[in-house]
Amino acid sequence: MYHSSALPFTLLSSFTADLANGANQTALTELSTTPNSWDCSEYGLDVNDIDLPFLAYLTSPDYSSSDSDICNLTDSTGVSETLPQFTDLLATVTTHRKNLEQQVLPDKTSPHTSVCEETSIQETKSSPVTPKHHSRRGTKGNRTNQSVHLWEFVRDLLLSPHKNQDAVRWENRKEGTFRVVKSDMFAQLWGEQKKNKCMNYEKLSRALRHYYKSGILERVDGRLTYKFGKKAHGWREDSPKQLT
DNA sequence: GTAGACTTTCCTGGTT
DNA sequence: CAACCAGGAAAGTCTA
Repeated sequence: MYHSSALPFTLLSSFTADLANGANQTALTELSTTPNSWDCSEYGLDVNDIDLPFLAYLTSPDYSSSDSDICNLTDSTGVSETLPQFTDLLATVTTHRKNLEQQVLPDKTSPHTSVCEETSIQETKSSPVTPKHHSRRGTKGNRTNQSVHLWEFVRDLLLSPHKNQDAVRWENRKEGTFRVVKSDMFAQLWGEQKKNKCMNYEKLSRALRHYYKSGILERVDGRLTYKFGKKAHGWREDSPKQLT
């Protein structure tokens, strides 16, 4: 019922801490039997809190751990500009869930096969009509698990050490500089996020470099070192919701 | 249907 | 020599 990877970071950090201390466990258990009826103030959350629908959903019988993609909605940039009402967001979640069922369920019925796996590679190699790069492109699949942007993924890794596995760490938190400590691990974590077994640091770093142009990241001296740019948000210590 | 954003993948050349 | 950096190019998916 309580699937840690499905939770938005802001809730994840606070609730996992509480759960680790044994706090709120009873309350969460009770919540699971009375979906969406709990008192948000008990957790210090506002009724318009962006995370509420997700927690309500996650604590409802409708939720299954395989729906972890649902958390991606909270990671969209600019989502906090105007917070919709709880019911509206809940409707959004419901709609998103239906979309997930339509888009993801077919994949659930058959084993996941990566285009990087040998069989696919061999097939594409042997096919004369295969378009250029077909064997290595088009791996994004459905977007349900893609809504998390790379920079947001990196940010959340930095902000949640328990998921980090020491792959990246802050170099200077105030300046927003961070360093990739274990490039292989870093790429592996991103690959797991994207369900892409072919991810490596070369590709990951290329994706990061794309952010220079958009201002999400800034160039800094030093190998394996990056810096959040003006367009990146939610990484500062003084951003209470990790969103601005 | 289309454009733009985002990401992946490959490549070449340079640097550490 | 390996690992990393920089950036062009192309292509796929998703969203508006």
